[in-house]
Order: sequence, then structure tokens, then C-alpha cells
Amino acid sequence: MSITESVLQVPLFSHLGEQEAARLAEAMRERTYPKKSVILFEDDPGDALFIVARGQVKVVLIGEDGREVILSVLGQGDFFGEMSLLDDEPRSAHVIAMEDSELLILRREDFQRCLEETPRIALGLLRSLSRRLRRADDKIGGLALLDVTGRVARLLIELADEGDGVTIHRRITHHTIAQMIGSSRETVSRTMKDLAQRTTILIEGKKITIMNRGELNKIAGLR
Amino acid sequence: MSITESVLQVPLFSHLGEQEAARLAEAMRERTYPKKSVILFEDDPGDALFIVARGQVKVVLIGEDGREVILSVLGQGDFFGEMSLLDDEPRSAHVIAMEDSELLILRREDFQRCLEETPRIALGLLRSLSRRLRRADDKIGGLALLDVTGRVARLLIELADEGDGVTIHRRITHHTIAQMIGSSRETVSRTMKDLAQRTTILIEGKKITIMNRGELNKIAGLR
DNA sequence: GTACCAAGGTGAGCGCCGTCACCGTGACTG
DNA sequence: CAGTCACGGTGACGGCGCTCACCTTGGTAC
Repeated sequence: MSITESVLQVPLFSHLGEQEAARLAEAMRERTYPKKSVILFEDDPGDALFIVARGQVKVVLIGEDGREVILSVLGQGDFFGEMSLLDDEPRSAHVIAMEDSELLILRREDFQRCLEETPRIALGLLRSLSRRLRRADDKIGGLALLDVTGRVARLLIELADEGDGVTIHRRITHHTIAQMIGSSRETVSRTMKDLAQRTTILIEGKKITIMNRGELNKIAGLR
Repeated sequence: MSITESVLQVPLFSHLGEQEAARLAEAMRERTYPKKSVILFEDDPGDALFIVARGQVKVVLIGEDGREVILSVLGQGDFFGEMSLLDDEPRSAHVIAMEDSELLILRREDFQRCLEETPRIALGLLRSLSRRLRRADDKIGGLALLDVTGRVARLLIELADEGDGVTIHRRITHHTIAQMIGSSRETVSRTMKDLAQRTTILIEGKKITIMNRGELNKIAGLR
């Protein structure tokens, strides 16, 4: 795929005209990161915006003791690194490739220019940040108000809603789930088994199906 | 204070010219909310931006069982309600007046117009949202990685940094602290006593002083 | 095939901290 | 002044979930 095509796949840029996108694409560089490589360190000065063209990356915080919390998982068309560009503070988290990934990189000057020249992009960005903030607040609420079962339920709902709302397609390990909800692999394993026994969900190998969405919503503390 | 003056006190608008501010002020309405009154309900359609001109409000999530989590406390010059305006989703939290407060209200149309006419405001908004997102991510990290002592330490540092970095001026109850860090009043009480006994902090009546910032940073998992 | 490793299931133990209960204190009010 | 209420200190108890330890399974490399 050409860079221009990739650019147009990003929701943030999808409403740009053909030549605007081409101009943007020209300012971008492409780079490949192998699985498990670190793309950004916390506390880096932060002078570029990254767009995921192919693959999957995770945004993580790492505690003193090395424990990892996953703030979010980004796939094709998602972007990151914009925060340091906007508020001039250093990076606030690490970003690590979960698979071999291809990223587009837009440097500070070019990003600024593009913001100024195309105000619509600023509006799109505002919308994205707003949505992220919403999800972050949800996560805080989940961590503070729900037990592990509730947090697992919430995550399952979220994952299912990426698709048809019933089946979870994304291949995901218990360990990763644990890191996404602030729990441990063992507890996640036990919790999922419990949900399956109560026929709230159905586990068939790697495939998870939500059998009783009402019940799951209730467990997740959603009305 | 006139509305125009209030507008200019908001960091988001402080770089506006005199007449721009006056024009904005004209579109705003002022309203007073008594202590404990609810300004916004979760799930409201959300069609206005609110600016705190005087007083203090809290943004909270409320769980099934009625437990409250405080996402943030906003004071003079802060604003809220912008998220629903930006992404067209319903309100994501309640906002409640902690004291008798005076708010400026800017309705959707006027806000949109002001965004379009003054692109610099969009940039300021981006910066604010970015900072909020950062703080939200920090909070998630704290909840997932730290024990209650660590979370208390983090909050104390944050509160102290609002002032001189050493003394905490804001009058705040243990109950409120508990709601800010996802804990209980009793545990906060015990934790603070413990920190005081270890001479990490000094408690004199309502005044809290940080005696050993290094130690506190360490407890809070900060480098 | 065998070796190896990631993933996941499961039992045992225990510690953090939430909850309940009760009390003391200080501030405000009628 | 007594009464009320918000705030906070403290003891006792118990449960959720983290940790440790070990095993099974399945996929992949050679």
C-alpha cells in the first residue's frame, strides 16, 4: 500500500482531498518495527506523531517492580504520540509493538504545519482525544468501582463490540487481559471459567461468545 | 466581576483580544448553583460548555451501589462539558457543586461558532484535553500498580504541587481523598497516620506538610 | 519425531484493605 | 446551653484476589 493510501485509511485524515493527503504523505516517513520492539520510551522528549499502518502496538505503563499495565491497544488507522506534540510535556507511557508493525512518522514541524493549514484536522483530533478521555474515565471508574469479575465483563463487552457485539474475534491471552484490567493471569483464568459455568459466556478453544449480554452488562455495572 | 473579565481569566481564552472576549461573553449566560446541587447528570444529551467562574465542582462517577469516584475537582477558570460537544456522545459523568458556585454557560452553537472563528481556541482545547488525558492515564496507572499508601502519596504530591510543592492548602476531608483514590475513609485515615509516624509528612490540624519528598516520591512509585 | 516454550488450569496460603461498629471532638444552630 | 452533624480515630473481622508452585496442553522449531 502506498503511503497516501495509508494516510487516507486513518479516520483522522480520511476526509482530506486527494492532493492534501498526498502532500501529507510526502512529509511522512515509514518505518518497520519488529514484534516486541520498543517504539517509544516513557520520558522521551517526544517530537513526532505515529500512525499505525499495519500491525498492532500497545501503550503501557511499567511499575517500579516491572509490572505492566496496558492503557490501550492500537491497530491499523490508530495514531499515538500526539500528546507530547500538543502540550510539550514528555512522553507519558511506553509504546511497544505487539506484532511486526509498520508505522508512519510525522515530525513535529510537519504536524504543526498540517494543523495550521487544515483546521478540520484539529477538529478531528479534538474528537479523538475526547473519545479517549471518555474511555480513560470509564477505565478509572471500572478500577475503582468494580471487582475483577466486573472488569473482565466490561472488557469482554468492549472486545465484542469491536465486532458484532456477540463474538470476540481478537486473539488475546489471559495474561494480556490481566494487564488490561489490573489483575493477574490466574484470577482472570478463574473468573472466565466461572463466567462460562454460569453460561454467561461460551468458551470454545480460542473463541469466546457472549451468551447472556444482559447478565454480563449487569456484572459490569452497566444499566 | 463582569462576564468578560471572567472569560479572560480562563486560560483557554486568556490570549483572546479584548473585543473577542467581549463577543464571547455576550453569548454566555451566567448561573449560580448552590452547594451539593447537580449541574450535569450522566447520560444527559449534553449541549453546553460550562466554565467555573467562582466556587468548586467535582466530576464524579457513581456506581450501582451508590459509591462515588471523583474523577476531578475543578475550580475557578476550569471548564467542563466540552466532551459531549466534541464527540456527540452523551455525558459520561455527573458534575456536582462542592460549594456555592457560579458558572458561565456557552451553548453548543455558540461554542461551535467560536471554534470555527478562532482556531487558536481549538489549539488551546487540544492542549487541555491532552493534559487531562495524561492525568487520567496516571490515575489508571496508580490504581492498577500502587497500593493505597502509594495512591495517597501520589495525591498528596499532586495537591502540594498546586502550591509551593510542600504545603497542602486546600481543605480536604479523608472521605474526599478516599473517593479520589478509590479507597475508604478508614483506610485513608490509617494510612495518613502511618505516613506521619514515619515522618514523611507532618499533620498539624488541617495543615499537611510534606517533610520528606524523596521518600514520598518513592512510595508513590515516581522516579 | 523430540525439545522447547507460551498459554492456561488449579490448589494453597495469606495479606491488604473494605466493612462494621463505636467513640471522641469540634463547629454550628436554635 | 443542649442538640446535631460532619469529621476523624481505632479495633475486629473476613473476604477478594495476589502470589507461589506445579502440572497439562498445544504449537513451533529443528
